[in-house]
Amino acid sequence: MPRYAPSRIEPKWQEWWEANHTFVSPRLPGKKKRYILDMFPYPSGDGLHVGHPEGYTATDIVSRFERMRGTSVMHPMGFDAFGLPAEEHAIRTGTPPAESTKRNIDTFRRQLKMLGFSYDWSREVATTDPGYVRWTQWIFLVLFDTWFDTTENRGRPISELPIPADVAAEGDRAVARYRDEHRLAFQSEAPVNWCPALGTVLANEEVVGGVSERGGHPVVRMPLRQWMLRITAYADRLDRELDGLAWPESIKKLQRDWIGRSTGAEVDFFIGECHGDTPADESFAAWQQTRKADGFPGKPTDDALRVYTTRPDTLYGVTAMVVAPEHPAVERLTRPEARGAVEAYREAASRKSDLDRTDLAREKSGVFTGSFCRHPLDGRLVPIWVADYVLASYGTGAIMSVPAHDSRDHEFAVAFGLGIVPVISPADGGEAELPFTAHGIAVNSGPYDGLATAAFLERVGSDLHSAGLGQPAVNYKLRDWLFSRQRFWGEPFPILHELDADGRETGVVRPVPESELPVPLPVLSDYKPGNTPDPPLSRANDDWLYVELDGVRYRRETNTMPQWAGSCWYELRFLDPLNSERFVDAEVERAWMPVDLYVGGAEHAVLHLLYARFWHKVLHDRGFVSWPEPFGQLVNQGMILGEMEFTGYRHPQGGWLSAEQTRVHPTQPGVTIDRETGDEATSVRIPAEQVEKQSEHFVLRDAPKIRVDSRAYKMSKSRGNVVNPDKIVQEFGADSLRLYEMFMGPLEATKPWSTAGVGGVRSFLERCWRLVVDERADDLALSSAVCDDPADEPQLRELHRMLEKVTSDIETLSFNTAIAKMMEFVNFCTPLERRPRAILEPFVKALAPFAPHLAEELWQVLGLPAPVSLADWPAIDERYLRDDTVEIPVQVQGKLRGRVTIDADADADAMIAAATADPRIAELLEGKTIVKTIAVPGRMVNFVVR
RNA sequence: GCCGGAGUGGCGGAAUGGCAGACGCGACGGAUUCAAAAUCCGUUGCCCGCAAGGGCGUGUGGGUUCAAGUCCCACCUCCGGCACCA
Repeated sequence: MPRYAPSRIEPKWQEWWEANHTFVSPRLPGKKKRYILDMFPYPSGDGLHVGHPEGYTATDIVSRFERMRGTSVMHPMGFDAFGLPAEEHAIRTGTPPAESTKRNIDTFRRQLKMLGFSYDWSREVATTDPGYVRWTQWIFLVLFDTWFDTTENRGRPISELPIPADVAAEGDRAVARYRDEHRLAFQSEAPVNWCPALGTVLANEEVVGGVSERGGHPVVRMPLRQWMLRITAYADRLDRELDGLAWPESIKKLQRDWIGRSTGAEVDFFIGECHGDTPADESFAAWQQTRKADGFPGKPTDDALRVYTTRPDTLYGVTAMVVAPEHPAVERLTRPEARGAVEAYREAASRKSDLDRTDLAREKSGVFTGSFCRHPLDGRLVPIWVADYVLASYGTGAIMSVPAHDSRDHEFAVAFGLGIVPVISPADGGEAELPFTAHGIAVNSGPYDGLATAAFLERVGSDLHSAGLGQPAVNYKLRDWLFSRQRFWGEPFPILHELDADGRETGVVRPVPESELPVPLPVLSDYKPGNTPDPPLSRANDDWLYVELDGVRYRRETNTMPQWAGSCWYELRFLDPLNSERFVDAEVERAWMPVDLYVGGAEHAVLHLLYARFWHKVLHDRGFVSWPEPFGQLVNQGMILGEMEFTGYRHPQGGWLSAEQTRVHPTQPGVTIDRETGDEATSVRIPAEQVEKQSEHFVLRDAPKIRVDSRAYKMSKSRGNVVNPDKIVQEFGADSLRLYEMFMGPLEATKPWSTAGVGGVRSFLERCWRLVVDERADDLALSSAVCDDPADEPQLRELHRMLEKVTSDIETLSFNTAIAKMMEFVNFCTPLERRPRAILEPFVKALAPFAPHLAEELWQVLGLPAPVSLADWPAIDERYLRDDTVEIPVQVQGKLRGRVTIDADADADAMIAAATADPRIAELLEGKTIVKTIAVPGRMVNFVVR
């Protein structure tokens, strides 16, 4: 009984493809190439999730389709294998991370192969492979060897960095220090996000609302020597060069917002000698003279407080200056009588974690320094305050406070009783409610009164510039990338710290020679991070830790790189994974890059995708890659939620609580309470057959007054709604899983899982099977209905319409409608008692990218030579796409009143004639005046009557 | 609070401004069967009607148009992201 048996067919063809190297890509592409890439997974211990195959199936369909069209396809897969879970597992169990990682990769590889993806497995890489780490470290050294030339707006070799004469005069050490300060990879002592629970420092991107993104542990700020990558140098290009990319606009916007480019002006406020004194009139006048003569200095001078503002048109509304607690001028600006309060405030601010700063942010805090500065335009005295709502790390670390036109400044002014002076009135002449942050017309602004905001900005910009008081400035929210981690399971930095005779670091660093890469991870007995930010690698034995080179002793860098490092360039390594001379061969890189289609989750919108673009641009500037951007087209697949659930609520005193009488607990998100009493309700999952829909809501069948919630939830272990792909493959087969995931809805949409739906596509595949195979025969045999008759006209029409739809839908990634069209085709063929090969064979080809195992098997049963996976994509004959006659709707007053059949190419007059000839329409038009007739050829007729 | 995205049958979803609900799930009916499973065929937005037919329908309220799920304005709900960046 040869029923459709995926468990027999699928392994058979997977082995065949592997044995015949069906999907191996050539070193160089032919005439047309497509590089189709999935975001490679982190191989977690849980194995593949049903979310993974969604994007992977989409790219697999496109890859298989393109191969059948004769395109050279690059479609690799690998593993982003460094990461915290493996290390945490190691800490708990003592298993070296390398071992558990290998095991997890083996599981992932088995699961991916089980789904029949057409990856070129000979190109597999894991970011943890020594052969891969070597080049990650090498690229780090490229960053270390690069400085950013702001005039040319590109990275250049450090050897080309111009050395100022005064630095050169100080000698080699000074020159080395100067270079170190300008490298794209540099060390910094800035405060960092230290997470005691994870025992590591985190990047800004990994801290969400003051707690770690992973695990939600508290994060505190402390100063530490860290490696930083100067991504800010590329902020402008990372922003601008998004323009040419075929990415979703929403992702581009997320990146733009993250980069946060803003334009405005830097303005200097005179503080004089300022040891807390008020600058005198005559010294202010002298300062103004000097500035007018010498212009605006590039670096702020000690006699001025420099602010950054996007609204220099509100300059006359300034009522205070506010500087960040960490601002270097605070010391000088604080008058003796305020010193105690200011010191205390700064001390408190330095100990506040980000969590405290954001949580307490609702209430503005700050202290007055006791000193004043001079307003650059009208010379008025302006008090200087310290407040932590001003960030030291943005702009100049100081702002001019304009309470009337900035909501934060407004809150601050209200809290401390500072003046509020409106200088912009609404353009419509109405009364402004303060703070009024929109554009408008200037008032109380001296010579600028009456100017519209845009004109004001232009005028005041040039006035400030010619007076030497200000200059246009651009700022970015983006911060430099904190690139070191105090963890074990990451790439070691290929950096050596020079030691003096006493074994102390001299501050001089040198790269590990290229010939000695990769720097391997040391063998440790214990992976636990310490209580201090001292990295685990510092506990390595001396053989690893200390190195002698050219007669000098060095200690290795003991920080490791973050998980993002490996994924910053893997798209390049796939092209040439075994190259031991270069990270990727130049010819190969030029031929295959950029990635033509990149599919993955939207959660990587600002992290991975920004970092990878940054590395790519550096490699491009240094001449190692030929394109400035790695990923041409990007598509985000949507999330797959668990099955739909109905949830009812039980009252603590017993009985049901209707859903609209509940709400979520204000502080505990998982808890539902009685809206009135606040009592905690118990959530109960209700089987679908016990509910019914009543107008807008679902209610209990037995108690229709009680509403229940209906929705699908994110899959999670705790909710117990995780679907395991292994089980689905076992029960339905890989082709069914692939097809179902594509049939659920649009690729980009979030959609709920339904196991019943998998059964639906499975029965479609069974219908495909019976179209070709004789299920009643004892052995695998062709159905007797399959014949060599020529296909008739209706059959060819059905076939070519299906082919046309499937082809265009794959091109637009609309797989759900492509599958629906194939289902229609099979429904058309099933009743045929004689089924011509002429329509079956092209159908099997069209099915092949979607359900490749079944297609191969059917191809073989049809007696055709394997593999159908590389057969020519069927040609579409336009002749069969057009109808001779069409049925069109006839409307009267825009309402459908009948249908008539007309020639497909009938003109408007012929259509109207046919429509009026229809007895029903004629009846409706009887006695009415036709005011207007609309006839759209081939589409419809509409009569407007009176 | 700000920025995105989405609201269409019992469910997932389809629809270049031109026949709303393709396709699938579920449900119902029929054929086949001793019976069941499987399979095949059919019906299935809601309301009125024996029927022919009619009315109402794409979150809500307005608008543009001969014609709106689709375009415009206002609002509601849900999902996702950001959150003192001057």
